Amino acid sequence: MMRIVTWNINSIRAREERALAWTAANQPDILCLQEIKLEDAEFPALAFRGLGYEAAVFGQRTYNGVAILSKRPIKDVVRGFSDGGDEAQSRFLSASVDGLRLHNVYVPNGQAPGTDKYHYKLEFMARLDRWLRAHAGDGPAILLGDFNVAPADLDVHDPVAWHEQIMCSTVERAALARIVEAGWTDTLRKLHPQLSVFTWWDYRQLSFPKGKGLRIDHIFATAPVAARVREVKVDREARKGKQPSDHAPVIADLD
DNA sequence: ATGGCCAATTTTATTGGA
Repeated sequence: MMRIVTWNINSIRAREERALAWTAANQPDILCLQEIKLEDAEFPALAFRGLGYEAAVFGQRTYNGVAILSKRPIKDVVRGFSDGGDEAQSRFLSASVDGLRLHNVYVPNGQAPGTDKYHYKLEFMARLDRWLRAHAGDGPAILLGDFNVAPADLDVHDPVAWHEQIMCSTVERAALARIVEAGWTDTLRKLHPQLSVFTWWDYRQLSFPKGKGLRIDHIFATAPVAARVREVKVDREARKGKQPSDHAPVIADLD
C-alpha cells in the first residue's frame, strides 16, 4: 500500500504544527504541498525529517512555492520548467520516488476571466501541457496539485452561480482537458464517477459549513498507476477547527 | 459539529488568494 497526498497548505509557516500533526496521523508515503510561501532555506525540513520524511523544495516568499515530502529517497528533482521561459514564480516541482515520477503543480488562480492574471494562468497551463508532453515520458507517473480548475459542473456546489466564473470557465476547462487527454486519469472520478466532493471552500460567508466548495485539487495518474488506485478521498476534517488552510488534502491509496 | 476571510508585507493599509 502506498499513500500519496496533495494539499494546498496556504503558508507552511502559518500551519506548520497542523501540517506535521496531520502527516504524523495520516502517514502519507508522499506528501505534495502547494503555496508554502517561503524560501527553500526557511522550509521546516528538520521537523519533517523528525517524522521520517525527505524534502524537495522549490520555494518562494509571500506567494507560491511547492514541496515534495517522501519517506523514500527523492531523486532527479526538477525545479520549474527549465525551458527557457519565465521562472519568476515557483509553481512546478518534479521528482522520482522508487521509480514513480511525481509532478507537483500549483496553477495560478487567474483572478477573473479577461484579466492579465487569467491570461497568465492560461499560458501557464499551455506551458505545463507542452512540458509534460515533452518530458513526462511513458513510465508510471502522477500529476497532482492545485489546478485551480473545477473540471465539470459536478465539481461545483452551484454551477449556475459559478457559470463562466474563474476556475469554472469553458476556456480553463478546455486547457485542463488538453493536459489530461495526453494520458492522465482523474483518479477520484475513476473511482467515484458521480460523487459530489470538494477540495476548497472560501474562507468567507460560512462557505465550508454550508458546503459551498469546488473540486480544484486533483490527483491524475498514468494508466498503470491508475490501475493500482484503490481509494481516493478528501479529508474534510483537515478543513475544520482553528486556522485551517482553505483547501483540504486529497488522498490516494495505491496497492 | 462544520462557524461568520486569511496570510504576508508594502504593516494600522494593501495585495492576492479563489
